Amino acid sequence: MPRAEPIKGVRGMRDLMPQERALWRTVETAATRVAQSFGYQEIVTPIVEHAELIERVGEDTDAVAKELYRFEDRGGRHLALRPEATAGLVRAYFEGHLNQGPQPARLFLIGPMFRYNRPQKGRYRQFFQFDVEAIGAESPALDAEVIELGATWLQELGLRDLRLELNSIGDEKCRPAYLELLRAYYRPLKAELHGECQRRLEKNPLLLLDCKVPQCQPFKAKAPRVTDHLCDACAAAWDGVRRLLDAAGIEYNHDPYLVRGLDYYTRTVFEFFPAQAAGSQDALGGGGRYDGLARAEGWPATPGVGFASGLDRVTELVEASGAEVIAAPAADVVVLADGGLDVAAAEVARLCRTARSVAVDYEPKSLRAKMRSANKLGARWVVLLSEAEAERKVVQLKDMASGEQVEVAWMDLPERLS
RNA sequence: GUGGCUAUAGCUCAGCAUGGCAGAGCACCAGAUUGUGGAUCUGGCUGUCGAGGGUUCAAAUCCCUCUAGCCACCCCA
Repeated sequence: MPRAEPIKGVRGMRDLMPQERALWRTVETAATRVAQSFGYQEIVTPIVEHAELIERVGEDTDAVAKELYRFEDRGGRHLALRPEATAGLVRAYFEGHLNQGPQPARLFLIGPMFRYNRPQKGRYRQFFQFDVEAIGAESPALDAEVIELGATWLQELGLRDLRLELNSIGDEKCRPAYLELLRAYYRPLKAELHGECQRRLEKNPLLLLDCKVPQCQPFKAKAPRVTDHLCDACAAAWDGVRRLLDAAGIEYNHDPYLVRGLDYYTRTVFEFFPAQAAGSQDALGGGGRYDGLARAEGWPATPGVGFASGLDRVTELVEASGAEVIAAPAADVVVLADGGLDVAAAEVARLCRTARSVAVDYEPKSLRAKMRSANKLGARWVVLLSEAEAERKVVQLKDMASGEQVEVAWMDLPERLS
């Protein structure tokens, strides 16, 4: 019978191995600490949502059409693996009655998201996001707050050379008129735009500003800017956000070409980049205001603003920045017993465990080999146990750094190790 | 979704052009060291050469298909 192929991991999905987790943990704990310091509370929402929640929200964008993990469950429900956190968070905000508590609800979430992309560097089909949302209030101070929160987190991770790009895309009052201006500007140029942009012109002209194809670039400079055509409320919010960022000492560039392709996004849009990165590919995180999202989901109109960041890229950058993350050894103490002493070894380990992390080497190998693995594990102490010693309820306790070895009674181990 | 490159021992890779015994380093195991780690030395184990098909007396090597990985494009709600 032919040997079966080993079953490999699923394409685009990766394991975060123990040695990587040390780095990830520092990134995640910093996220948690910073979010909590801004008064945000952790929330966990399901990885699976109704496909409709995502689809209605991302209506006929390429992204949803091609990159959503959709499936049917055994009950015939059309479900999807969440591709981002906000839609589910807004849903939870209503279903969990946070809309009846103090506003805004300040929430954060760290967890896996799924997009059916072709995998490549820094892009996985399962990836992780840190997501922060302030739902239920429209003060521009909250826009500045989530920006400051994100910036604080990235800086705490040692990513100091950041560039913050900022823009406003208006709202349902002022944007329609602006889009008409934009169409009017671009219509005579239609033939010179690349194919995708020709289609965008009538359907979603805002995306013309975001196009990176060389042939479309020359026309951007003279295109009308949305920030010159904001209604009074949006203009006031735009001023407010910038005033607050100035006061917080957060530098930003006004990027008039930073836009979003979905209607429910309103006003503030922002993205963080590493300072040296020229491309728009390497955003470390971004976000903005989505006052139309709750409505799109079928809930009462409710404002919200958020920040999201891909941890896969952030950890990569933190690592590249040379930050020393020292992985703790798997165990401080390793118990090495002669063959047949498993029960005694387990009991000794139990005693040591009250003071230190302990692993037992049960392998039927030579003592020399066990010493070597204890050394590789980075153990600080080794506890040696022979049959004669087990009968006397003592062990040899060896300090791996100094090489010193002393006989210790079992009962004294916790004290000796603490 | 499109294109380029790649796949050989547990890991990193050589071998492929021009078909002819399956290799190296690391890791692992053992010994030098009569139960005691790190350094050194000696020895040993490890293979469906990604999968399937084709050409050939003969395929890791040439051809086709598939799968997976990397890189770029695209996308990033």
